[in-house]
Amino acid sequence: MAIEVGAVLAALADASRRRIVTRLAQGPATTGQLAELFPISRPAVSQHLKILQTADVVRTTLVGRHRWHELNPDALHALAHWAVDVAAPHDKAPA
Amino acid sequence: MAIEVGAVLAALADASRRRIVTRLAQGPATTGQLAELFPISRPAVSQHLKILQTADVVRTTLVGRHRWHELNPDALHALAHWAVDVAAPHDKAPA
DNA sequence: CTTACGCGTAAGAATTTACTTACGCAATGC
DNA sequence: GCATTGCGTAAGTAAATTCTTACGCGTAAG
Repeated sequence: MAIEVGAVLAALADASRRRIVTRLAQGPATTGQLAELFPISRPAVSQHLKILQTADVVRTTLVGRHRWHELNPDALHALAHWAVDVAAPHDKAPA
Repeated sequence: MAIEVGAVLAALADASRRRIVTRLAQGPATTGQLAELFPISRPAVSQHLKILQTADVVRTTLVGRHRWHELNPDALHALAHWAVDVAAPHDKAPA
């Protein structure tokens, strides 16, 4: 399944999700670890992670009763590529 | 004033605004011209343009009673740069 | 087996968003 | 001058977003 740039943009439009993403850029973390870092509840983090997963920005693996979340750099590269394409008049790149 | 990546992301998170931006990637247009292209009213386009202007994604110049809108590629480059920075663990780039 | 932990989901409230129609104002044209 | 064009703003609304607390389920530990 190709990455949907629209979904990636929507996922990253929220400041809380951006904080999660920038944290995950430094390495995987569990839901609880993320929740401790920010001033929002754990369910809120869980809901944000669902959106990030749907956009394929974050990927999650279950290990025992923990869920390890890690960044998918491809989503960010796809976003960067899209932005560069739109900025240049080399006509390609729809949304 | 530096470009706020958060504002750029929020501006581009909406599909209608992305259509406006991709249209402007091919050259300037007036508010009315944009409104004719999409299935939304002219005031809606005007409101979207205001958000794009605030994010510095679009710049507008008044010529007589027309307003010519044009893309600011710097905003898209800033977005691309941010995305690449987050994707890579070269630790920099907050949001 | 029973308790504690980690986490997602459900339900609901408070905002925010993306539209609409109605209106008003400045620039052009006659 | 007066009418028309191009456009922004105001006000209202329906739907989506972002939280919260309460709850339930599976895993691990005692």
